[in-house]
Amino acid sequence: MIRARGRPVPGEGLMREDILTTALTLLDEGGGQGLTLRALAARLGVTPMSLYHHVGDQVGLLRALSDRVYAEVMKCPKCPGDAQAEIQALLTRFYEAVGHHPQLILAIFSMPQAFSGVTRQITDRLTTLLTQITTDPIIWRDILVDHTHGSGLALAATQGDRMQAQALQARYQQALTQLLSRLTPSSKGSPCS
Amino acid sequence: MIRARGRPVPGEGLMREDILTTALTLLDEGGGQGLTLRALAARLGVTPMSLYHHVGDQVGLLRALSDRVYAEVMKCPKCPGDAQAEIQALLTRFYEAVGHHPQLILAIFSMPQAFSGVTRQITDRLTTLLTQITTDPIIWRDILVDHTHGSGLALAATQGDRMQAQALQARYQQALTQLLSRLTPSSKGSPCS
DNA sequence: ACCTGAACACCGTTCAAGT
DNA sequence: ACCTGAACACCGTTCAAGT
Repeated sequence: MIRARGRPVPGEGLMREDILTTALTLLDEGGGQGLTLRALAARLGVTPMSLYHHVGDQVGLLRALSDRVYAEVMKCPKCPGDAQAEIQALLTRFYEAVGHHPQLILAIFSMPQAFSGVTRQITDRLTTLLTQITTDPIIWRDILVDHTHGSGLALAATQGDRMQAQALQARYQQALTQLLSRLTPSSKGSPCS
Repeated sequence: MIRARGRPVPGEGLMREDILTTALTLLDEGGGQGLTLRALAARLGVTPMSLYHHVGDQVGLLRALSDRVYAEVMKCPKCPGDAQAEIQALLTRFYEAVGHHPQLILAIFSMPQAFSGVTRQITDRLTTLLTQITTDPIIWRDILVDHTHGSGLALAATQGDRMQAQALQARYQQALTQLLSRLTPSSKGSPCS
């Protein structure tokens, strides 16, 4: 698509949401090396520098993508009174979000300034929940978060092999259940979502 | 250092080990973006294409680095009869190796073809050991490997902050102990190294 | 406010040529 | 066998200029 020069009419210009959507497409298609500012601009029919007005530089773009992709994780049912169920739901959603764009978590780790506010919110919520069911909330937060990150990166390393990715996803669920059952041996019931 | 043209006298040419050592220096200095074939060649006083004769392309370089850095992990005491102690020693050594060059594990993940044979040997050995002490060796291998990878990447994300890195390393030890004690509740004794 | 072209300082990799 | 220069097709980012 070729755009007119000069000031665009409102809503017709290069919109932030368009940029992010196209960026995610590029990330999923190109196996990690595919998302560059220049390729993104080309796909949008725009010069690379145009992007700087909407998302800033590379870090800004990644941070915006992180916010958008992981935002839904926090829209998790609250399960009052059943902390373990909420932890399981929270981590499952996070892992699902990671799995939907496996290259994103890798891109973020290779540019740690891009860790967004949302990722902090997730770990904070997790810590709060863990405080209710264990005397070592920090250690278990580390275990659960690092394990989820590691599993997510394993997913990215499959490089689009659907079969392999599916096997890894099934194993993550088993591992999570195993871990949570070890956390509170006297557990009962399942996640409430 | 300026090198003579033409065929070098034996031992004086550009040696593989020199390349790998300098590459690790660049990786540690440059915070991850520092290791490029061109920068590496410049540091060695050589043209970029010269490297292709010794380590191949980027994947070849990373694979060679992976082999070199993680090779020592397998030189682990064998602890016959005490699988849990050997697991703890093996993972501790792996995490230490990762922590010595935190950017390497990140670089490898962003180029999964670079996973070297040594990393496979480590997970294989781990699986064998787990078979001796749990009925779910695959799940626990996933948990332990992914957790170690995730922790290693968290280390890379500190970007040279020594204080923070030290705190993470201490927490990894606690987490590992916690996990292994949950694996076999009836455990006794400590690692034999 | 938003988009542009030109420029700068980089990349990995291939190829044909030198010794 | 090993190293070279030149070339190709890329990068991110800054700057000054257009509307």
